[in-house]
Amino acid sequence: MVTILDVAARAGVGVGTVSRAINHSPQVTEPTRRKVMAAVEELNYLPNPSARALKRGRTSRIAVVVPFLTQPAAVERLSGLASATRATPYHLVLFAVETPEERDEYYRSLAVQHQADGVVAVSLRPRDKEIDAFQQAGVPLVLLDSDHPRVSHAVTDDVEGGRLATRHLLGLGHRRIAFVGDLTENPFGFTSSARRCDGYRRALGDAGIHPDPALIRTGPHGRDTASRLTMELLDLEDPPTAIFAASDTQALGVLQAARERGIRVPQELSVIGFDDIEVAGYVGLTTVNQPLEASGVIAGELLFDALADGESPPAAQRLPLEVVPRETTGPAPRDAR
Amino acid sequence: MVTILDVAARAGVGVGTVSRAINHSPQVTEPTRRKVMAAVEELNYLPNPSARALKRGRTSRIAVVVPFLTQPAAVERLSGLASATRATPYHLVLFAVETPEERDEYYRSLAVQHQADGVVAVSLRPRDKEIDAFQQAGVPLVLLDSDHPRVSHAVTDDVEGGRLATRHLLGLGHRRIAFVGDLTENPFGFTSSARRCDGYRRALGDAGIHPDPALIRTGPHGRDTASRLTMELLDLEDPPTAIFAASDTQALGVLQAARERGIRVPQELSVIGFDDIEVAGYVGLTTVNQPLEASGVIAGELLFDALADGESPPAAQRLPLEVVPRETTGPAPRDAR
DNA sequence: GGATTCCATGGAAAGGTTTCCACCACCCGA
DNA sequence: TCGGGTGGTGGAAACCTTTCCATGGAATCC
Repeated sequence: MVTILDVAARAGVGVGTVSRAINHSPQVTEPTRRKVMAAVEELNYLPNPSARALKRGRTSRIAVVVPFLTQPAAVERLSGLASATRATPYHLVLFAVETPEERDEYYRSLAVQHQADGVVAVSLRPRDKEIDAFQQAGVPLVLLDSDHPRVSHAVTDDVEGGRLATRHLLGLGHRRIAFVGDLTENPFGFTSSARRCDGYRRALGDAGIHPDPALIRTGPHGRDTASRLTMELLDLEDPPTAIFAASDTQALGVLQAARERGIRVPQELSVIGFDDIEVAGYVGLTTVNQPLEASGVIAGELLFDALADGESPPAAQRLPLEVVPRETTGPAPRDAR
Repeated sequence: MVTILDVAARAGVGVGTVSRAINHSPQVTEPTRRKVMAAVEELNYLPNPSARALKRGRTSRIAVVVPFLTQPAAVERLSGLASATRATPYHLVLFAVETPEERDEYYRSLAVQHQADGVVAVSLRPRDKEIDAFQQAGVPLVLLDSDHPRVSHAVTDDVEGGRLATRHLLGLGHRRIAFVGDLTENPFGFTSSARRCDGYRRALGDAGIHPDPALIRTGPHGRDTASRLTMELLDLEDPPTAIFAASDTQALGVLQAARERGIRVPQELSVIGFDDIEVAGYVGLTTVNQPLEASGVIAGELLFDALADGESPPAAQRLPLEVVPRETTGPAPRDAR
């Protein structure tokens, strides 16, 4: 391994000068810089990142804590983060969480160890104690798809999104509208589904409809669960004419259940999702669009701001939402009006 | 920041003993270990990864070089890698490449700097010189979705896959079968499309059909390009009755073009893709399945083997392929037989 | 019981970089 | 011509850990 000492010897200068030269310090004369750079080229020298990080106290790494990497929404956000990071000296380190234990462990170790200069947590709301730890350690934290008053975050207004989706269905004449979403109490502390449900309730309330508890079904996230919950809804004595799913993945489960039951969409059942993942376009799913990739970019920028400014107040970025009408929603069936 | 010295002071032992205790060295007595661990708990100590990496000469990091993170296939492979990495001390560092320059830079810096203990390169075939650099640096390299005799790799037999896809179409009675794929010469050195085309030619040859150059269209990867190429094919005087697309993404472009032209699939045009990404199932795309996520796991395991063994000969893992018939392929139109 | 061996432990050195401080040479002004 | 200042450069210290070596005490053996 070639070190800075080798370069110094080769260039006939001291190690300090080499360090200053490669770090673009202004107090190196041009001829000296050229000598150093020549030696760097000849020896194919690159500084050792661990030594650098140790001495500087900065790692040039950003940790991304992301649950369920397989989920399309997670991927699109990650991809946005990646493009925000390119052309910066930062690298992205992936912390894929699949169990609540991993979530806790990562939150702990990332604050205490100086493992990364900053952290972006996707969909995982931190506890107050965890935020304390990050602030004490001076490690900036940015939330993507979850929020907290004390931490910078980029989120959609899920309540508003739930309202938009529900209004879309109401506008089509639907009155028996069901909701399929995640469990309110879940081990990871995801909250978006619950908030979307909130918007759904409010929109119904505004329309003078009392939300029917039997039409609100929740279960662990996933297509299959959503499919099962839909079956339950369709088996009701007075089944819904429309279903609002808290995510596109779940909406796909709803569609699957309808297909299996031979129920025509949208003639007999309207379905609206949330997220507008890539698949939604292909299958013609009506959904609420949120700019997933852009939100990754924004989260990255929030983090860079925090890394630059040091102690700045938390910033909140609200992402725009909009209903994208496609082929899975239509007018309520005649007899149901 | 709490260091090993603080722990040593608190526990009333030397730093060496603390280091041995937290690293599970057998030569620490049980009472001493307990004292140390108590101090570790009380101070909430975690060792500094940079210092550790510097001293040990190992970073506990694995670099993943992956082009076009947005592509579904890349994501599924990455996700497989992530699950192979969990329950190991390794973290995944993402190197997203979007330009040929980035590819070159990453290949260079990862070999020279001790940035990661090992590297998994997705879809990017290294040059001989680059392999030399890795071997000289003692950094194991594993290829995923590309191959090289001197490097461990996990690949599908693309030639065979191309053959399978083409045979499927031949078996349905098609004779004028087109190919839509990537440019053979591309700045990243992707080769899978070209190999799949090879299989296509051979299958046609085996069936006594001379491949018509007009039916082979290539362009930069992407849905839109594929769509455009398909338009060209459909505009031919004697258009194909079936199209084999080198990837599902491209197959979606083919389907899009057919839809825009009002051509019924599969009655008037059969379409088969390659990869079997998640979307394929939703849209009913017939395709060649390759175990994407599993291939990520395998690549991870190959790398772990190399990290453990040191100097072991390169291993090659061939992944199984199989045609998944769905709704976009059907018998050739009568008049075309 | 004394000598020897063994083993747990303490502490210094080393790993490669950055940064601070000291030094030297040069320049400018008097 | 000399002194003071300036600015570029060299090199030591420090960042935090692991590991090696030396030490001392206990245990073992004759």
